[in-house]
Amino acid sequence: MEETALGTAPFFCPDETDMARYNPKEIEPKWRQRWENQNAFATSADRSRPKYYVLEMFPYPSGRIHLGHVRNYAMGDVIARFKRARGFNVLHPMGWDAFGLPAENAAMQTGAHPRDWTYANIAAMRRELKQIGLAIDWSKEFATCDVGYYRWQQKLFLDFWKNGLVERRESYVNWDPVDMTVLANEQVIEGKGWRSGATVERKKLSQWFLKITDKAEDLLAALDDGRLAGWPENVRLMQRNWIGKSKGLSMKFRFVSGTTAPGGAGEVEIYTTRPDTLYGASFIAVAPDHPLAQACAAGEESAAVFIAECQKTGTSQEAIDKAEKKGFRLPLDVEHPFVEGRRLPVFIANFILMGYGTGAIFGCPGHDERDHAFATKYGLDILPVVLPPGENAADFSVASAPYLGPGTIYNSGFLNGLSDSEAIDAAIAKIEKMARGKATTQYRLRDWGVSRQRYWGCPIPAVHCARCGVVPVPERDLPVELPEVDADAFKTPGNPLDRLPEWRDVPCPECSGAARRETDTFDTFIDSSWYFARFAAARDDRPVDKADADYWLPVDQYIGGIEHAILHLLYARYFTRAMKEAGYLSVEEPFANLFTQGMVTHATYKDAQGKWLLPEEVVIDSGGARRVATGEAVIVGAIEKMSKSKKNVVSPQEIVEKYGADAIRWFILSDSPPERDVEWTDAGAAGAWKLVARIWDLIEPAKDALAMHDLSAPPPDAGAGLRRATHAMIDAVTGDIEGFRFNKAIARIYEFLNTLKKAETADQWSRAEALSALVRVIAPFTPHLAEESWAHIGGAGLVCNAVWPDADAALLVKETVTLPVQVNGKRRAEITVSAAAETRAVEEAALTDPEVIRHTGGLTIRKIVVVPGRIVNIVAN
RNA sequence: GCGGGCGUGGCGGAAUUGGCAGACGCGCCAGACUCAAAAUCUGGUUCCGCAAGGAGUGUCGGUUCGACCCCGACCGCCCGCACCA
Repeated sequence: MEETALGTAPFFCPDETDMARYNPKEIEPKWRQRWENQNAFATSADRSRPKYYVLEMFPYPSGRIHLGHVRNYAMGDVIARFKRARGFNVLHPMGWDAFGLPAENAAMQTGAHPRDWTYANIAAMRRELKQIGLAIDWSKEFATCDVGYYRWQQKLFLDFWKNGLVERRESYVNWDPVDMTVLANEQVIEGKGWRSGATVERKKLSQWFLKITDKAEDLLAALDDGRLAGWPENVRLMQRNWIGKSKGLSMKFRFVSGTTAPGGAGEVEIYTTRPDTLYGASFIAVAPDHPLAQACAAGEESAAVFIAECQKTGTSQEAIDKAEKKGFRLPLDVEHPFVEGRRLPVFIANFILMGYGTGAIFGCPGHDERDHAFATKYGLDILPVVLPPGENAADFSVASAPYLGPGTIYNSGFLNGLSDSEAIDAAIAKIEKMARGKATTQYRLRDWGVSRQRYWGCPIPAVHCARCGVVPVPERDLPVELPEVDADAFKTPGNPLDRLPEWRDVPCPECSGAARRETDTFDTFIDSSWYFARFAAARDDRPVDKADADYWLPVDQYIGGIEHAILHLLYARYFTRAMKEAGYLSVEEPFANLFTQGMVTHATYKDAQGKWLLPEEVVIDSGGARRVATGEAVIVGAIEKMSKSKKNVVSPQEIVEKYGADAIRWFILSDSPPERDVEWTDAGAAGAWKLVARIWDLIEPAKDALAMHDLSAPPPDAGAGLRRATHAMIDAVTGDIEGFRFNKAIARIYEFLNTLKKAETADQWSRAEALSALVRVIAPFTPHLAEESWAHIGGAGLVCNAVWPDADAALLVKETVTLPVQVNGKRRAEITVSAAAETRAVEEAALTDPEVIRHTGGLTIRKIVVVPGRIVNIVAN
C-alpha cells in the first residue's frame, strides 16, 4: 500500500481569541432557533408558485450521522435554499429507512430490541442532523418502521396482487447448515456463514416476487426516450446493462439416436445471442437446475453429487462467476443442426444459469471466454469461425484465447463470407425454416424477490391455508403489525416470527379454518421504493393523496450515492409504474433529475501490530505520524471510503463542536467536484473555519451598510470595476449551483473575496451592493454566517427568505479581450484587442507583436488560425 | 468473472468541453506584526535551468494548425453485482 504524503503542520484549532472574532458556538444555535420559531422551512400550501421537490436519499438509522450523510444533505440543502431564493415552493423533507438487518444484528449482540435500538438511533441522528442547519420541513418526517407508513405499504402490495403484479415461486437463498438459518449475501464471508463458519449452501424456498420483468421494456425505453434526460449517462448505461436486453435465438438440438434422455425428451432447447458461431459449436451445457440435469441425477449418483457440489456456491452473481468452470459429462450427444454426422457432447456446467434464457447453451470455445476455459479444461474442440478484419485464415488461431470481436464468418458452410451480424440473421432464418427454433428477446433482469426470512421488516399481508391456499389479508384487517418479541428471541438463529404461535396461527380469512400467517417480511428496498411519494402526499386514510402527489411528483432533484445506481433506483422506477397502474400516481418516473455524489474518504492508520487506529488517536507532525497516547510510530495507509471496520471515520459532531456547522458544510462542498470522492482532512476543515472568520472580518466593519445605501436607486458609478466583479461573481455562482459545481461556486466566492478586499477604493454604494450579493450567495453554503451577516449589514428579514441576487447583463459584457498568440502551437505572446475586432485586425495585431516577430524571424508564415475570443495560432516554418 | 468510473504540481482540484495547463483552496517559502510563537496581513510557489529556453496532464502510439479533452493499445486504483442499506 502506498504511503500518503500529508501536510506536517500541527492542526489549527480556534482558541478564545479566534472565537472572539466569530463564535459559531453562540451564533449558530441562535439562528437555528429563529428558523424553528418562524417555521421558516415549512412547505407552503401555495400552489400558485412553481414547485420544486428536492430529496436526498434518506438515511438508514445506523446510530450516528457520518460525513457521507453530511455531504449528501449539504448538497440537497444548497439546492433547497437556492431554489427557495429563486421563488420556488420547495419541498425538502427527511425520514428514515428504518427496517433492516443491522437492527437484528444489534439485538443479537447487545440484547436491545430492534425497535428500541432503531428509534433511539433515529432520535440521536435527528439531533445531529439538525445541528447541520438543514432547511428541512421536519413536519413531514416518518420512519419506514412506523406502522403509519408500512400499513400503507401492505395496502399497496394487496393492490399489486389484485393487479397481477405479484407471484409466488421458488428461488434460492443462502443457507447456513449449522445455524439452520437463511443468510444475506453480506453474511456470507468467502463462502462461509459469518457466525458459524460453516460452508454456505443454496436452498430453495417458496417466495414472493414482484414481476419487474413484465415492465423491463418500458424501464429500458425510458432510459433513452428523454424521460430520464436529467439522469447521468453512466447511471442510465448501468441500468441498461442491468436490464440486459438481448436478441437471440432459441433453438432445439436433437439427441443423437441411440442416446436417450432420461424422462424421454428427444431434444434440448438452448438460447444463444451468437447463432453466427453455430459452426464453431463443440458442446452443449445445461444448468445444474435444468430438468435434464435433474432427470439424469435421479438415475445417476455421480451426477447428483456434481449438482450438489454446484449448490455449494453462494447465490451472489460474483460467487457464481468466479467459481472455477466445472462440468459433468452426461451420457448424451446431440446432432449438429447444419453438419451431418457431427455430434456434440452434453454437459452439466456450473456457470450456466437456469434463470437466463433456457438454462442451456451451445458452447463455442473459439469465440467465448467461458466456453474457451471449459473446452480447454475438458479437451473439447476449439474451432475458429469468425475471422478478424485483416487476419489471414491460414494464420489465425484461437487455441490460446478466444476472439470476441467482429469479423467475417468462415469454416461455416452457408454462412461463409458473411459479416457476423449478417450471419446472425442468416442463421436464425435457416433455423426458423428448419422449424428448429425462433428468434427471441431475452432480458438479464430477473423478477424481484421480495421475501425476507427476518423479523425487522414490514410483514407480508398474506395467510397460508391448507384448504384455500395463499390468501390475502383482508384490507379491514390491516395493518398486520409486527408483534412484540423478547429481545432474547434474536439470539436463536432463524426468524422469530416463525416461533410465535399466538401471532402466527390465525383463522383463514376465507374459510375460517386453521391457517398460518406469512412470516416472511418485505425486502427493505420496497420501503425505499415509494417513500418519496409518501413525503409529498401523506394521508392517514390511504397510501398517498392523488392531488398532492400530482402537484409534487416527480421529484425535481434526487441526490444520493452512486452505489444505488442500479437496485434502489430501478426498484423505485418499477414501483412508481406499479403505483400508477393501481391508480395512485400519474407519473411513471419518480425522479426527473438525479445526481450521484461521491464518497467521503480518509487516510487509514495502523499501529506496528497492524491494528487499525482512529484518526483521533493519531497526531501528524514533523516527525511523521505518531500515536497520541504513546508516541509510537503509526503506519499511514491508503485513503479509503470511511468505514467502521478500518476505523477511518471522523464524527461530524466533533467537527461541528470544533469549527461549527458552517465550516463543515463549506469544506465538504468546497474541495472536490460533488460527483467525485472527497478526502476529509482536518486541515481542510480548519481552512473552512478560517474562511468563515474571514468573511465575518469583511462584514463586521460594514454595520448597517444596506440601510445607508439605497441599492434600488441608480448606482453612482455604473462602470466601476467592483460592480463588474460583483455581477460576474453572481452570474458564475448561479450557474455553478445550477450545474452542481459547488466546488467551483466556492472558488468563485473566494476569488470575489480577494477582489473585494483589494477594492478598498471602491465607492460605498458599490461595496454595499457587493456585500449584499455576497451574503446572499453564501447563504446556501453557510446559512448561519449568512443570517448573522445579513442582520449585521441591515438586510430585511431572514436571509433564508431573501431573493437571490440577479446579475446585470450589461455589466457582464466585456469590451476588450486578451488573446494568447501561439507560434507553431507554443504560446509566445499575448495581445489585447477590442472584443468586436475583425479577424483581419486580430491577425494584424498578432503579426506586429514584437514577441511574435522575434519568434517568427526567418520563417515563412504558412497559416494563421484565429479563434474569435479564444486564441491565435501562427503556423510558420 | 461481468458492469460502471477515475488517473493533472507536495495535496484537493480548475481548464468556458478541441483553444493560455495548474483558477480557487491546502501546504510550503520569504517578508510585515510580535520579546517569542500562534493567529492575521503582503508576496512567491508545476519541474529542470542563473538566464534564454526546455519538459510536462498514468504509459505507448495516432488524428489535428492546436489534445488533459477525440481514437487505438496498455498499466494502476475505486464502486456495484440482485438477501447490506
